[in-house]
Amino acid sequence: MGRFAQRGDVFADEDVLRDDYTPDELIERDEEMDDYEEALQPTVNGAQPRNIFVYGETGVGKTLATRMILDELAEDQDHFDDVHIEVVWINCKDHTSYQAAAHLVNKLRPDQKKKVSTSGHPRATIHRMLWEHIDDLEATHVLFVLDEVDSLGADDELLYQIPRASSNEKVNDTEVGLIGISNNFKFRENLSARVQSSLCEHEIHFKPYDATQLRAILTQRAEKAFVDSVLTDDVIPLTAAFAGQDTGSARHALDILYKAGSLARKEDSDVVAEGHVRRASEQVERGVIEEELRALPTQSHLLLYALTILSKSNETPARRTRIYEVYEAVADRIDADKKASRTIHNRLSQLSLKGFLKVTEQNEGLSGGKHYDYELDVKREIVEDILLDNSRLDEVMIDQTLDSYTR
DNA sequence: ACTCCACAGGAATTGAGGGGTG
DNA sequence: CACCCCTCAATTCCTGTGGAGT
Repeated sequence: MGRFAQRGDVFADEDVLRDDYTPDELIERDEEMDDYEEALQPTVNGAQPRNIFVYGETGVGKTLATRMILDELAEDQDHFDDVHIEVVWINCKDHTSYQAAAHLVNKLRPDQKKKVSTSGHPRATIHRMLWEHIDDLEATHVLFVLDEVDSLGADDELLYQIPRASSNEKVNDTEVGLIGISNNFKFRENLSARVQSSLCEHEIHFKPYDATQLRAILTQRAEKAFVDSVLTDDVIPLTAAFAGQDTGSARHALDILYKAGSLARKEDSDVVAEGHVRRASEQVERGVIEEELRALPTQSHLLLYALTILSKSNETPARRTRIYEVYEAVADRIDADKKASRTIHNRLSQLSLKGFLKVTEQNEGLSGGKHYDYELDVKREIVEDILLDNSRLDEVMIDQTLDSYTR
C-alpha cells in the first residue's frame, strides 16, 4: 500500500476556495460596483478619465470588483463609437515607484526579449519608454491599474506623472487614467499634495464584509467547492461569524472554510462539521502569525529572542535600553552583526506596528523620563518555535537563562 | 512654573549591492 | 572598462516631549 490513495472527498473542486479563483458573479458589492460604474462613465463617453482611488481592507473584493468591471468594460466597448480603451494592470507589491514604471513598460512590450531591466536606467528614460508605448497602442484611452499602490511608499513620482501624461504632451491623442487600489487608506496622507488632488478625483470605499454578507459569499463558493450536503448546517454561519468578527475579509473566511474541509478530509470524515471549523479558525490565525514571524529578517529574530529572554525572567515590559543590552549579549553569543541602538529602535517600532509587540508609553518624569515599554504580544511558544528552526539560535541557547547573557 | 530625564523619532548621509550604456 | 543610476539598511546627529520632582 502506498501513501497515497484516491478516496471519497468532501471537496468537489477545492480550487473554488482559492484566492485567485474568479467567481462568475460578485455578490454583496452592488453599491461599490455602482460607484465604479459612475466613476468610469466619463471614460466611456470619451472624455478625460477620472482618476480613481479604491481603498478598503484586504479581502473585501477590491481587486475582484476592479477586474470584473474592467472585463465588462472591455466587452461593452465593442459597441462604442470612437472610443478604444486599453487597460494595463500591474501589482505594485514589492515594487518601488521606479520598478512599477519599468513593469508597466514591460507589460506593453509583448516581445519577451525586449523587456527592460527594472533597475539601472535613469528614471526619465523609463518614463519616456512608457509614453512611447502608450502612443503605439493607438488607443483613445489607457487606464493604468495599480493594485496595492500603497507599497510604492512615499515616492509618488509615477503617480504624479501618469495623470499628467496627456496634458504635458508626453503622449499624443491618448487620454490616460489611473486606478489605484490600496489596502491602506492612510496611504493617501503620505502623498504629496500635488498627487493627492489628482489621484483621488473619485474615491471608492470598500467596507469590510459583515457576517451576513460573508455567509452569502461562502454559500456561493461552497456550492461548487464541496460535494453536495457534506457541510453540516452550522459550518457556514460559524465560519462567517469567525471571519466577520476578526477581519471582515472574504479571503479569511474562505481560508477557514478550506482548512475545515481539509481537516475533514484528513480525518476521512464524511461531513465537515462545527468542530472542524473551530480548529480551522485557530490554525488559520496561528498560521498567519507564524508566516509573518518567519519572514522577518535575522536581526528582528534576535530582537524577539531578547524579548523572550526578558519575558522568561519576568523583566517585561522592558524599555529600549534594557532590551538593547540583552540584544547585544545575544548577538555576541551567536556572533551575529551587532546593529546600532537607533537601528534596533527602528526594528522595535516595526515589530510593534506588525502587532508582535505591545507598547505602552511611560513617563516617569525626573526619575525615568519619557519612554516606551515593550513586551511580546504573541504567545512566547510560537516565537520560540520560529526562532528554533529559522536561525542560529538553537535549542541550547533558547534554554539559557537571562543570567548567562548579562554577565 | 520650571527643570530635566530618557528617551522617540525625523533628517541627512553613507555605503554596499542590484544593474545599466557606450 | 569607466561612469552612471536606483535601492535600502544602517548610522549619525539632532530636536521634541510630557510629567515627576523641585
